[in-house]
Order: sequence, then C-alpha cells, then structure tokens
Amino acid sequence: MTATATDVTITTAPTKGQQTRATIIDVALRLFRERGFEATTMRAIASEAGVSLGNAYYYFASKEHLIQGYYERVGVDHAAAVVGPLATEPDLERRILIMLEAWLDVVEPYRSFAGQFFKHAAEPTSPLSPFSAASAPARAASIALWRDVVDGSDSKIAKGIAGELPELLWLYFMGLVLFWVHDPSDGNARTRVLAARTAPLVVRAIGLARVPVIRGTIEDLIGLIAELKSL
Amino acid sequence: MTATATDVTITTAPTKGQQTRATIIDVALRLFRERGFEATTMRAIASEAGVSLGNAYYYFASKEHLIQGYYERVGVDHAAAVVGPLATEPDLERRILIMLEAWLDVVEPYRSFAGQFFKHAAEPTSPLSPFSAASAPARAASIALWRDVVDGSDSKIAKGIAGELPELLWLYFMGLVLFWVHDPSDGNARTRVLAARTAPLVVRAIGLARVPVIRGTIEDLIGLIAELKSL
DNA sequence: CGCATGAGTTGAACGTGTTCAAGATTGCCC
DNA sequence: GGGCAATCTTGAACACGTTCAACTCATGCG
Repeated sequence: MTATATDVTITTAPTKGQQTRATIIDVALRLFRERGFEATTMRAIASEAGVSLGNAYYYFASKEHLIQGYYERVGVDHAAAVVGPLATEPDLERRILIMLEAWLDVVEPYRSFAGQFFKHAAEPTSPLSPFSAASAPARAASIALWRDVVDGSDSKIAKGIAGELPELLWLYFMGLVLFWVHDPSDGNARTRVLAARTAPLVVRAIGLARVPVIRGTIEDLIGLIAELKSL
Repeated sequence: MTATATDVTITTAPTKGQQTRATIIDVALRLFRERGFEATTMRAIASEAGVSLGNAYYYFASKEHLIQGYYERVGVDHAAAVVGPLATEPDLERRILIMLEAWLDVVEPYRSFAGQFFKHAAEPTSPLSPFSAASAPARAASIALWRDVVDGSDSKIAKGIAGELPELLWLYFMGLVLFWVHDPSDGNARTRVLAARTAPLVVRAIGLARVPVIRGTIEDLIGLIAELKSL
C-alpha cells in the first residue's frame, strides 16, 4: 500500500503503537458510556480492544488517564460547536448562553458516567483537576474561548475588570459544571434553568461594575484573587 | 444483617458493640491522620483495633463510611469552639470570622488527609456529599450555627433576605471549604486571607441588599435558588 | 544475512476493598 | 441451669487496579 498523490497526510503515518493506543481509548470511552466508569474494568477494556491487560497499562498509566481522552474530545467539540453561533451574535448575554448551552449539548451523551469520574477531577492532587498543571492547556483554551465571548460582544466593559473578566467567566462556568454534576434532572433541566437565569445576572453585574460603590467592591474582589494567586 | 452504623445512642450505657465501634473509629481517624486516607488499609485498621477484617465491615459498610465519624467530630468541635466567642461579639463581620477561623483551627490536624478523601465527598451519589440526604443532620446543624451568627448580630437585615441568609452564608462557607481543600499553603494562609478579605465583602453585600437596584438582583438570585430546589 | 536495540506485548502475581457462609458469644425467658 | 434468638466475630474468597520480569517483533546497521 503506497501513498498516492491524492493522499492528504498531515502527520506521519500512525505507527502500530499509535493505532493500539487509539483502539484502547475508543473502546474505553464506549464502555464508559455504556456501563459507567466504575463498572468498566481494565480487563474488559483490554479484552474488547484485543490486547492484554498489561498492554493497556503500557499506553495509559492508570484508569484515570483514560479520562484525559474524554477531556480532549469534549474541549474540541465545544470549541467547534460554538465558533459558528458566536460569529454572528453581538449580545453579551446571548453569547454567554451560547457557550453554556453548547457545552451542555456536547456533554450530554456522557452525562451518566460524568458523575462517576468527577470524584477524580475533584481531588486536588489529581492531574484531572481543572486547576492542575496537567490541565493547563485545556484550561487556557477554555479561558481563551471566554475571552472571545467578551471581545466579540458590543457591551462596554469597565476598564478595571476587562483583563480579568474572561477568567472570572471561566470560574462562573466551573461553578455551573459543579452544579451540573450534581444535577439529576432530565436533560439537565435544572442546569439549563440555572444558566438561563444567571446569565442576565452576570451581565447586569458586569454593568454595575461602573457604579462607584459597587465598583469598589468588585475591584476588591479582583485584587483579592490576584493576591491569592501570588501567595 | 442490621445496619447499626448510624446509630447514635448517647443515653444508654455503651454495649460491647458500641465500644468496638468506637475503638474502630478512633483507630481509623488516628491512622488517617498519621498515614493519610489512601495509605491506611482496612486490614491495618482492623489489626490495630484488635478485630478481624470482616468485623470492621460489620460496623462500617465501607471505608468511606469511616469518614462520617470525622464529620461528626469536626461538627461537634466546631460548635463547641464557637459558642463562647459568639456570646460576646455583636459585630456581624467579626462573628463571621469567628466561625470561619474556628473551623480552620478545628480542621487543621486533619488537613493532610482531607484532600485525599475529599474526592469521595465530591461524588454526587456519595452519602458523604454535604448536599446528600445522609448529611442532612450535619448540614442542618451547621446552618443553625449560621442562623445564630445572624440573629446574634446588631446588623439590620433586609426583610427580603433574612430568612434565606443563614443558608446563603452556609453556601459561602462551603465555597471556602472547597478553596481550603485545594489550598496547599502553610497553615492554610491563603484560605485565612480569603476569609479575612471576603467577610467584609459579604457584610457589605448584605447591606447593599437594601439598595433598590441591587435588592432586585439579590431577590432574583434567591428566587432562582428556591426555584431550583423545587425542580 | 546476522544481530543488536528498542518498541510492543504478555500473563502471572501482588495488595487492595469488599463479601459471605459459618462459627462464637451474649442476653433473655422459662 | 437450659435453650434460643439476636448480636457479634471470623477468615477465606472474590474481583479489581496495578506492577513487573520475561518475551516477541520490527527496524536499522555492518
């Protein structure tokens, strides 16, 4: 099998190892969705992937590390789902809602097992924590998305908070994720209500940042966050 | 096979079983502190407590359930540490700080392993979650403490939020706990800074609840929380 | 071709949390 | 005291995540 002129291979041809790795992660994500995270054993993954148990550990240091594949997939899908709608929407509140609802849509198929592995992400020392060094690239990508939400809107942002706003919105987003994980309602109804109702409040709070009294409080908050980071 | 794990009989003399249960939990909490949660095996706990492995499972359905003993102890110690100082302090901001700092003091010896078992508390389906039904008594006790903080202060609270304020303060407290778990600084320095700096902001926000514009936003938030609860 | 190097692969073995059928002990009523 | 049921206790066994020494295979070099 030689490469023809029409082949478009951006990267080098996948080695045997890379194929094995891809097979393992595909099987793992499928089984996680079908049976849940805890109920899926490493032996089952290896068996369905047609490799030995030890071989799975050659590619993934632990069962948790298989979740990184899920992160990457969700991050890519979320960015892709959001780029079109954001391009034509100038209203800040609706831009925020686009971000949140697109994420909920992307994440829906995995909802049943997300709660099961969330415990691993919640552990401070885990590389799966959204605040960990290992998550820095994914976190930066998400914050960049939020920066785009702010920059592409027609709202006037008070100078004092413009720099930190994307990161604050990402924190707000993390809060929504935290709520989502605990939300047992059908189709994430409660989380969607929370998003729909808090988005205008967030926009109103951003506007209030120009009122002197409140502006002082908000700048205190931002200063506090900066101080905590440096400690 | 009757589950006696949640029995709390203070009045009657301790039976043999209750003594065994107390021994197991004492040993467990000591080993958790000395070695950490993950590094402490059920076999080690049983061995040090002088019982068989199966016997430990007769009293505690799982390793996680041993953490309930930690919850109870922290809750009792916190309430005890706070009753004296609160009795003579009318200022709301200082009353809040008394609550937060007393908790950090109580919790300090267990800090090294708190991060290790936090993952279990973060799991939505876990009885160790602060929002779970199993945690309802401890949660109610903590909220009652916060109600006392409000009622015993000389601040005037806007009628619209007076009823919900203790619960909102408890949520604020949970946020601080979340931060604390991720705080690697010596002596929880960062968390203490967060407490000292946010307490006045909280008090100021409570005061702002009387200003019409803001009052509307805050009442929207409270209404949202009520709506989410009913969904 | 011979062979050395490293990537890929294997399955047995370890320690863990948890379960369970069986045995031992206790408390109580006659 | 004698029986009996509830309570308490035991240790072997199970399935799991993880480790590891040994093995196979592909690739490049002389």
